[in-house]
Amino acid sequence: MIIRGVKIEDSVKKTRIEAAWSGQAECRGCGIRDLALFADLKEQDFSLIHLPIDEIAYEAGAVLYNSGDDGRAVYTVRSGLIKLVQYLPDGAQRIVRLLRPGDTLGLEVLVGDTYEHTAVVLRRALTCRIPREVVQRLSVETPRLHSQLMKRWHQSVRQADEWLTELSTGSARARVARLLLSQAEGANDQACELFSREDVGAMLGVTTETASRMIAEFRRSGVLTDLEANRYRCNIEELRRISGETA
Amino acid sequence: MIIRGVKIEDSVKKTRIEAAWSGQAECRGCGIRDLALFADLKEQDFSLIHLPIDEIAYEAGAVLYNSGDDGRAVYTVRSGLIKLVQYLPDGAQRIVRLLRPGDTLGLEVLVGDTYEHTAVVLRRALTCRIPREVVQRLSVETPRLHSQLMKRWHQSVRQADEWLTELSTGSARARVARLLLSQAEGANDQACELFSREDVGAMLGVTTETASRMIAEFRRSGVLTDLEANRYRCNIEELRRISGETA
DNA sequence: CGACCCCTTGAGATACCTCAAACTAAGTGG
DNA sequence: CCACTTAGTTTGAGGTATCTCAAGGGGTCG
Repeated sequence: MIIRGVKIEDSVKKTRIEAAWSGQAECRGCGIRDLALFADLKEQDFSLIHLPIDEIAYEAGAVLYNSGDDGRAVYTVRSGLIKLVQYLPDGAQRIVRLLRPGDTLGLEVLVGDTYEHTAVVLRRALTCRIPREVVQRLSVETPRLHSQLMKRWHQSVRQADEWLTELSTGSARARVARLLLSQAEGANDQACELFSREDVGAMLGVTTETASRMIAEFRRSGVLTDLEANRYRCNIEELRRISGETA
Repeated sequence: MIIRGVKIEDSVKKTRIEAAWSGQAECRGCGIRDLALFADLKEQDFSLIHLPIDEIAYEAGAVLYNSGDDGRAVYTVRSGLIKLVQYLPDGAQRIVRLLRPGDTLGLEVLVGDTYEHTAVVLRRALTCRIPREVVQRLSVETPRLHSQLMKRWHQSVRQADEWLTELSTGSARARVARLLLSQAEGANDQACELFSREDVGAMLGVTTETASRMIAEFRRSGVLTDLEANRYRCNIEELRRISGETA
């Protein structure tokens, strides 16, 4: 909506600028608006946006926010891929959700004051940072946002439940297969981009080595065929079969 | 609000009447209203309730609704304990959440048309069945319900995430310990009521036998002391230690 | 080129699963 | 009232999937 200053944040890694103000967040003409939080807004509603909405680009590895941080904004994903991480008491990490274009993250700040996960960019992403006051104001003024909000919450719950039943249940083989399937179904062809083995492990609740072994095994058996680094063409049929294997 | 006809539903088991209309759902004077969905409603809001709200009592084992059922109502739990079950493609079941007094279930029907879980009563429960039209109407008319709804959604997401990180991560020992802790913290003393071993297994993503073994082991080692059938006094200190054990 | 990071692979340990049997508690019916 | 069922829990023994620890290989970047 309104242009705003540059945002720089650095991640754990060395690389310096991983997040930067990117372009004008012009919600009305947004290319993915039908996907996004403001999908149903009408012309008149936009006048209620009284605070700037920043459009921010992040490089892989960048951190949008940390668990426990004071939360002042929700984010809409325009492009790229973001992981939500939760840290266990013993320091291990578990990835609880992935966010794709159209998804919203940080909704918890509409109810509480802090973020409840750490949000890390997996693949270079473009996001819109919406001050929570904007959402709060809109959501009381117009039932249209209201209903979108409910859909977002619902979506989060559904994804969380699926994550548990599909990616955290059954053998490691089956879990990896299901992860691949869930990745593949987004893509047009059977191409499927994967993540670091460590991330795969953290998503499935298995060790890095096990994740690596399963993927290596799939490649050897021809279920996966290399395309580029970490991109494979997958035999959907076979993956379906494997994902249904007992235990 | 308004008294309504008797409701009878039977479960898989033999017992006949497991659910029955129970009493007058008089929301204004509800004993647990400060906990419930209508917590923030003001006097004027109640006039917007145009459909009857039934108060229904269920015996253990009763089913509130099945996954895929047409959904026309959300439920508030007044007392007792309810599990949300999701069935896996291979027929196995996984328990994804537990609902206690004050919790709301079936929120998904405010967004979609069907229930997404099977809701089964674990301990005899009293619920209020609120037609979704009532919630939908109130939620556009008053920001007070609106905000409660958001809290409910948020609560569901948080519980789902905790379920994943605490009850589906780490060794079976640690998982059982965490389950016991989560049960104990509700109780005043260190008493803690457990579930069938099968349910414990379905909550933690382990087999019935493993669940049984862990609990039996805790009893032998004195971490748990028998009180009555399936009720134990637990050594919180020890459980904390075990729940943090690596691997 | 060397340093570093990540992926892969190996070998041994072990936690968990599977199958099966014994045990318990609570009905059910003679 | 006592045998007899029935359902759930416990326990055992053996197999196996996954973890752990450790080393080797292939990129990338300075």
